[in-house]
Amino acid sequence: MAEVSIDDVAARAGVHRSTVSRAFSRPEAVNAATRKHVLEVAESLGYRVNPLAQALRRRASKLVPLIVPDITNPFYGELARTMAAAAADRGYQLVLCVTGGEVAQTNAYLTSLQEMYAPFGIVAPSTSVDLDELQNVALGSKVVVVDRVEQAQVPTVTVDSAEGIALAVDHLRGLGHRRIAYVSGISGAYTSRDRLAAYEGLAAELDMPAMILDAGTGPDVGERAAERLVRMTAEERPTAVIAANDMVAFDLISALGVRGVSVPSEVSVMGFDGLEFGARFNPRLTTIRQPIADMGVIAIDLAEKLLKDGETAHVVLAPDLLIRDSTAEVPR
Amino acid sequence: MAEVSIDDVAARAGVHRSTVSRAFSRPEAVNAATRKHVLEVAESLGYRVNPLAQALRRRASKLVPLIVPDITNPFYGELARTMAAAAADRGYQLVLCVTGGEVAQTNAYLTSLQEMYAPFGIVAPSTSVDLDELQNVALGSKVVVVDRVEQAQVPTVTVDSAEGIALAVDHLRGLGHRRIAYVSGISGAYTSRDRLAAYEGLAAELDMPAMILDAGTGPDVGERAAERLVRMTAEERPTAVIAANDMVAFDLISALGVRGVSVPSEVSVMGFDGLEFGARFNPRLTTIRQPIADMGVIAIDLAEKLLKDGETAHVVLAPDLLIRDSTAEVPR
DNA sequence: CCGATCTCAGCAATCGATTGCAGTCGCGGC
DNA sequence: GCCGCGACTGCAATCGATTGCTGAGATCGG
Repeated sequence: MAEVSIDDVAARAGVHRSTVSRAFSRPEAVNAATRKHVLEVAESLGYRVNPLAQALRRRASKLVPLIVPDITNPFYGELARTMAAAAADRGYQLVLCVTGGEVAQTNAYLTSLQEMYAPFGIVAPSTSVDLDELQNVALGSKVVVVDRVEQAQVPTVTVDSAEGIALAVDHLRGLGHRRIAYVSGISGAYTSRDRLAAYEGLAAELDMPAMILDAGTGPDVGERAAERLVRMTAEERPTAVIAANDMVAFDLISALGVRGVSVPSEVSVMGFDGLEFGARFNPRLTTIRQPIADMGVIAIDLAEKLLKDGETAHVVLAPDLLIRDSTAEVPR
Repeated sequence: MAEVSIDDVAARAGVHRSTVSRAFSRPEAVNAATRKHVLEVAESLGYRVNPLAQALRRRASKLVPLIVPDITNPFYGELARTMAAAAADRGYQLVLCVTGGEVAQTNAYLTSLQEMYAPFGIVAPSTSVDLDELQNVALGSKVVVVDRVEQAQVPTVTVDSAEGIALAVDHLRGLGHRRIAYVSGISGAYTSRDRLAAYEGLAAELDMPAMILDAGTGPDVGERAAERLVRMTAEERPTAVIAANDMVAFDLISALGVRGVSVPSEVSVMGFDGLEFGARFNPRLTTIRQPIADMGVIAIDLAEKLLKDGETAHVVLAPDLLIRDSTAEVPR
């Protein structure tokens, strides 16, 4: 188990260590036969290049921070999983950074990882991350942002909110719903805002009343929205609710349950995210699915493109409709 | 933004770089006045020691792998969060490694991080991790295991299954339940097994029939258990079910819902884990809470103790009962 | 006043790689 | 036969720290 270094390989193969180095990192710069020999010797000794030494010299490591506000939220969990896989595919090692939504934490992580020569970072911003501020931070210019909507000087990958909301409204109207409310809130406030705008736009367009049950933030959006809903008279009460994201939908359904309102028989509820967990909720959640897996690999791609060409692209993905059991025909 | 190195500080402070180094890492070895001066200069230049260079020289970095089978599962999410915080407190940086339950992945991550001179690792084993095999892997001896029950040559931190199950059964019996079934399964198979044993033991002791609805693994335990339950006659059907963990409970409740069985009015269901998400489920889940936050800091403590004294402790924590809405008095 | 002891800071080797520069060797052209 | 050129490879500096060893002063006792 003694660690074998490049010099060991060099000695054993009868070449200089620079040749060993080149055999690994610049194959074309070394004679094919020599290279083969070196590689064999390395293999037989169980040599592997030391990532720290390499990073120190090259001033570029393989560590990539993924910055999320809350890993407990399955949305970020799924994001982390696909991201980790995509990163590993390209030889990177994901470093998880949980900020708890604090921008100071985000900055701290970013600088800390820059000190480890991280080539770039991925950030899934919480409410308060100010992108402009991001620019001033170490590594700030080499960052790709996921699930954030505003155009910025950094690459982004998001899902088309308008399309998603349209899908949701279509689905509900197809079931006969005409009074369709909306609940905003919690994580991903920027996305929430964007989705809210889409909802309002669509409502106007379809000449449908826009009912915002709650647009606050914090952990009890569901509670407040449910409370508000049960207080309404039968005529004004919506027959369906679209939640800004799946977590809010879960929250809402739970809070409605506490108040004796059952979903979907009395109210239909839709989410937005397409979390796998939705299939295990009670009732199984109808939702707009974001292609989270794609977001992972695309984010890494964007980052590499940014490094190579300095190109700052904004990718917008299309969501799709996932019909499960939390929506039903309008009761009458 | 030019990176400032130890030599810059040395030059500016008029001392040798070794003095600067000592000012940071061995305060007692340098004159107080000199040290103060050096630190001030360092501060004014914005100097921070380069973690890579330090790790390379010391052969010990601050990177700590946390190995989990599935970060999508909120249990591991919560674990990761507390672990990240505990690690950060002590100057470590958590590296998230998601294995998908494959032992080869676990080993790959462990060796990969050992190459980065990780001082130790934390593993939350999935079903198939074989601890003995762990021993043969790089870093294998410097690992602490979380949420795993068997005694081993590595430190562990777990929760007392027997006590948890006893709490659950007590609670249910207090509500009048006499036919209390159990569903095993999914993640943390070792824990599941342990909890199952506790259930069986307690059933025997209380002279209560032991009904195992399902003891399989895989993603559809809930489905199978629900199916089995609805097929039972009214006399044999349990009035309450204890699930091996919260995720199974969610799954089960959802599957029961699909089959028209409502919780808790027809059957009470309890979980085991105490996930925060349980408070947002429908109905809000009654469960046995594990002190996950404690597990995080204890795991890090154990790891440090292992490094210093070679001491291999096994910590067993006490769970507690968290009553919410998924359990009710036995219907009659 | 001298030597022993102690404290502190400098020197230089080292961790494990990368890379610009220079040198070697074979070969073809004139 | 000499020179230039191309293809390799070796040399040594470098990335940014740590640390054993050495030596310079200061302190102290006799």
